[in-house]
Formats: sequence, C-alpha cells, structure tokens
Amino acid sequence: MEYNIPRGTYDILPEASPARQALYARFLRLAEAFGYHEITTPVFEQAALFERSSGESSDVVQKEMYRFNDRKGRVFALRPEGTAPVVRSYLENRLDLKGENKLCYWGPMFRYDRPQAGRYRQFYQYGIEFIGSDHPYWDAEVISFLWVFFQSLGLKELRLELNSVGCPDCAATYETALRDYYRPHLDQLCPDCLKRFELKPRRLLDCKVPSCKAFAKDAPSQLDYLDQSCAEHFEQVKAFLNLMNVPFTINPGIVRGLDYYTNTAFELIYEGIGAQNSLAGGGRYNGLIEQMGGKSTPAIGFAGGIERLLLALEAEGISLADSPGPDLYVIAMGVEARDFIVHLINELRAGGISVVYDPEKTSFKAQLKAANSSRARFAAIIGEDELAAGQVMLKNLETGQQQAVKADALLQFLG
RNA sequence: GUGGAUGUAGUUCAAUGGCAGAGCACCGGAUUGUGGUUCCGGGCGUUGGGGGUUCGACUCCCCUCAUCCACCCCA
Repeated sequence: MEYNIPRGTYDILPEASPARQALYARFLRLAEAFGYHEITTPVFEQAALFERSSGESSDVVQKEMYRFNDRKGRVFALRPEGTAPVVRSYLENRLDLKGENKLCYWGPMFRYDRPQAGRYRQFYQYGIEFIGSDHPYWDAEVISFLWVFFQSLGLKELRLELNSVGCPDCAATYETALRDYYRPHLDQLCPDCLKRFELKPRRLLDCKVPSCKAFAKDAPSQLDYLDQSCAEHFEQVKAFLNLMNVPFTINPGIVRGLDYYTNTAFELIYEGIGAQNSLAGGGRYNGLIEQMGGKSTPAIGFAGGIERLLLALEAEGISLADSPGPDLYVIAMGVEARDFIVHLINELRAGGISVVYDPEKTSFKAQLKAANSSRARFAAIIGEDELAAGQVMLKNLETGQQQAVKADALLQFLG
C-alpha cells in the first residue's frame, strides 16, 4: 500500500455508517423538539477567529490548531471547535434580527493532538448554542437537552457535573485567592502544576499526582468566590435543573478549556471508555460575542464528541441501527431469464425497492446462498417455467415459503 | 509535546535465529431448480516500511510509520 490514512483520522466504513446516521437523526429530532435549527459552517475559518475567541494561551491555539496559508497568504485554520464559527455566522448573517437564536450543528473538527482512545485529529462534534439571554432558565434548558438526549439513547452510567466559573471579576478574585493558597507550597508541586500555577491556576485542582491532590482538597472553591449576581444565577440554574428532574453533582473542579466561558460550566462524564471520559461539555459564554465585535450578548451552549458517544453506546451494548438487508435478491437461471429481469430490476429500484442481482453468479445454489447471506427478505426466482408464465417465484427467505407472483405485480407486492 | 506496550492472511492469534501456521471469515464443490448445518477442496502473506548484524532474521539492533495505554489536554 502506497498511501495510508493520516494519523489520528479514520474512515467511516459502510458497516459503521448506519449507527452514525441514526445518531445524527436522533440529535436533529431532539434539537427540533427543543426549537433548535441546524446551521452548517465551513470547516475552515480565519485563524484569528479561533485565536481571539479561544484565547491565545489555550492549548487549542498554542499547539493543536491546523493552521495554513492560502495562495494569497491569508491565514486560515481548520476549525478546532464549533462555537466560534456559529457565533461568527450568527453575527455576519444578522440572525439576531431573524430571531434565529437557537442553533445546532454537527460536523468534523480538527485538532493536532496525540491520538488515543476517544481522541482523534479529525473528530466529529454535535452541539447547540443558545444566544441572546442570560436568564438561568436557558442554562438549565441547554443542560437538560444534553441530559434528555443521553437518556433517550439509553445510556446509564452517566454523571453530569456542574460548576460555575463566575464572571471575569469573580474569576479574577478567585484565581488570586487560589494562587495565594498554593504559593507557599510551590516547591512541593509537580512540574506540570508549576506551569498551571502561572497559566491556568484552576487546573491545579484536578492534578492526578497524589502529592498535588492533597493540596487540592483544602484549596478555596470558586463557588465561595462568586459575587451576588453570579451566585444567584447559579442557584437558579440548579433550581431549574431540579424542576426538570435533571440530576447533577457539583464539581468545583470543572474547568472549560477555552477562555470565553463564564458562569455555568458543565460536563457529562462517562466512566468506562478510557481516559477520555468526557462525552460532552459546555457552558455559558457571555463575553464572547462582544469580544468578536458584536454588541454584548450572553449565550450558552455545549458540544459533544461523536466518537466517544459511540464508544459509550458500544460499552453498554446499545445498537441504534443495524444495516438492513435488501428487499429482494433476484435469482435468474440462464441468459433468457436474465434478460427478462434486468429491466424489471430497474423498475423495482425506481419504485424504492432495494434489489440485489449478480450476473456473475450463475449456478442456482450459489445464487441462493448469496441471497441468504445478503439477508434479503425475499428471493425472486426466475427460470424457464416462470419465464414462460411471465411470473417469478417469490421466496420468503426467513420462512422458506414461496409463491408465484406476476412480474408486473411485483412492485405492488413488495412495496 | 512526554513516557510505555504492540505491529504476522480479510480477522483473531501461533511459530528456540533454521521450510511462516491454525480457528473464524471468504470462494468453489458434494449427480447441474431450493439457502443456513455437515463434509471435501481452494487462495492468500512483500511477517507495517527501510537499513544493519548473521551462513541464515517474524525472531537480535537502529531508524521510520501506525495503533493501543497513560501523562498532557479535551469532545
């Protein structure tokens, strides 16, 4: 083989396609039920869109973005996430004026990262964005969308974790407090945590090194550093979630990776698919739209990973769709029978019947065997007798029963 | 980006440095018009790729590519 697939990518083979299609259909159906409409943006955008929105210091921008120049030197990037493009489109197309503020999407994202179970360089995400209100009801509705979606798929081992990272003011005072707490212990932290201390002090809390974990226990919590309105907002989100019967656990360690998040942050955790156990995550981003040049507009959304969801479904033995066999397998004995049925096959197909026929299989046995393994519902057998009578012998491959059917009545019979 | 494991037929896996094999799957056949079971037969490998050591390399060494696991990060 001279060529092979790029690292961290994968082919969606025919056998895997039905499950994904089913997932997509279910997502869209639920999105519609919640009043969301699908939006599809390009897979590449100006690199600056992501650099500014996600934050220059974020890992996504620093080392995971596929950046390239086009022939005129413009700098683009394969999208590493879906929110910024959706917001860009929302502003550019003035969807605010059309009241189009519940948007959902589905498509490939790209991050140059080391591949691992549940982590790819081209991966697929689905998500929703609610734009235009800071009311806590919408936080709860977005979260409940996620919850209902997973419940409807039948997944059991789910954990919804909730946190509030506050507004930029709360976040700043909290990070100061956090640094004050850790500063005396800097010499006892792991090297990674020393970097975290400088760049992302919140990440100190979920370090997995035992010695660091000990400090995390007594570290200050963001929840104690929320100002009046942020605290109230959080309380109301929780209250709405309770009213919606969405179970959640508070985890002050939930940190969103991208800079634009404010207040509500949440993550859906699934144990049992490896280290990459976050099936979906999201939160509020009240500052993003203004930062991107729109007028100050609050918003909230989430994104989930298809690959991880499929892994979770597999882990629980849930199959959404198996590829069905064709409706009909045509068995023709001899060239005259063949010439008789080739046109009939097209008519049936045009009528929406899926038909399999293989002219290279000539022996009766081979054809019937193939009919069986194709999992077709029926086999249509045409030999000399049938040809003379202008009919086919229609055999139910499950029961073995067969009956003669007029050729021109076949479409009606099968349809 | 860091560390570790692995790479042999379509697939799951064997093979002390000495002729590359098995199950499953696939294809064909068992007196030419009735499938799934059974029986018989069949093909397949540049042992991921490249280089080195050796009389001889799937086996040992180096490089490379890929996958998996963990870190990191996240969906």
